[in-house]
Amino acid sequence: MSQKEDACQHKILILKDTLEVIQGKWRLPIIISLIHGNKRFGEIQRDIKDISPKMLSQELKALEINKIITRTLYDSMPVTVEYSITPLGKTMHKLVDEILEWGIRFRKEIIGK
Amino acid sequence: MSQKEDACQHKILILKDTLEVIQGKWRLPIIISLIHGNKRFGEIQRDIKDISPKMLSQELKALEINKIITRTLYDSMPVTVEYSITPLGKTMHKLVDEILEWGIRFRKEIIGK
DNA sequence: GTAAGTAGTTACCTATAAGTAAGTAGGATT
DNA sequence: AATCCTACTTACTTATAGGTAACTACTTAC
Repeated sequence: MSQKEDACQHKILILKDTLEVIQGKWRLPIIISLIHGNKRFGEIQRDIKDISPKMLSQELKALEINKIITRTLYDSMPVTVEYSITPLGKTMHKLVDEILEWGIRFRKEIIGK
Repeated sequence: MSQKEDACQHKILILKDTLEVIQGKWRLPIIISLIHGNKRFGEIQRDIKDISPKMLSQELKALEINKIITRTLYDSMPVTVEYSITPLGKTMHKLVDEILEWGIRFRKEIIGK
C-alpha cells in the first residue's frame, strides 16, 4: 500500500469518527444558534423554527454529553434554563464557517444565482 | 427581531440547505477519496473499506448530479470507469480539512489522548 | 468450460432518525 | 378557578438511511 493511499484511508477513518458527533439534521443548527450567544430553550426553538421540543431536548443532551454545550439552571421565577457553548464548542466556529461559505458557493453554481 | 437574531437564523437556513448535499455516512468519505486522486469504483471501495457496492453506486450518482464529481467511462478491456472530483468538488477541500482538524481536537479533549 | 475481475443492479429487510400529539409540573396572570 | 408561560417528557408512528445477499454482463486467464 502506498503512503498516499494510507494517508487517504486514515483521513477517512478520522472523518467517520467525527461525523458521529456532528451528524444529523439539528446538531449544527443548534451549535450555530449558541455560537451567536447564550440562549434559552424557547429562543433556540425560535431560531431553528421547525424543530420540535422532543428533537431539541434530545439533541441538546447529546451535545452536552460531548462537552460542546453547557446547560445552566437558574432558580428564577419562572425557572429558566440557559444553554451556552463551551470552549470546545467554540472551536467549531471555523468548521461551521467553512460549511456556510461552501454552501453559498454551491448555491451560486448549481441553482445559478 | 434584532439584526443579530436575523443573521443567526439566516445562517441556519443556509446550513440546512447545504447539509442536504453533504449529509450522510458516505458522501464526505467518497469526496476525500477522490480529492486524493482519480479513482476507479473498486479503488474507492478499498479506501472506504466497509461501504457496499449498492451504497457506493447510489452516493456516487448523487454526487455526480450535484456536480461534485465526474464519471468517465473508458472503452478499454475490461471496461474501466474513472471517477474524479470537479472544480466545485475541489472547493470542498478546506471544509473537509476543518472537519478533520476539529475531529482531531475533539478526540484529544474527549477521549483524552 | 470454469473461474476471476471489472462495475455495477435488484429486491428485500432492518435500524435509526425524525415527526406528531398529547401530557406534565410549577409559578404567574386575569 | 381557569388559562398562560417555561421547559420539557412520553408514547406512538412514519420516513429514510443503510445493510445483506444474490444476480447481471462482459472479458480475460487458466
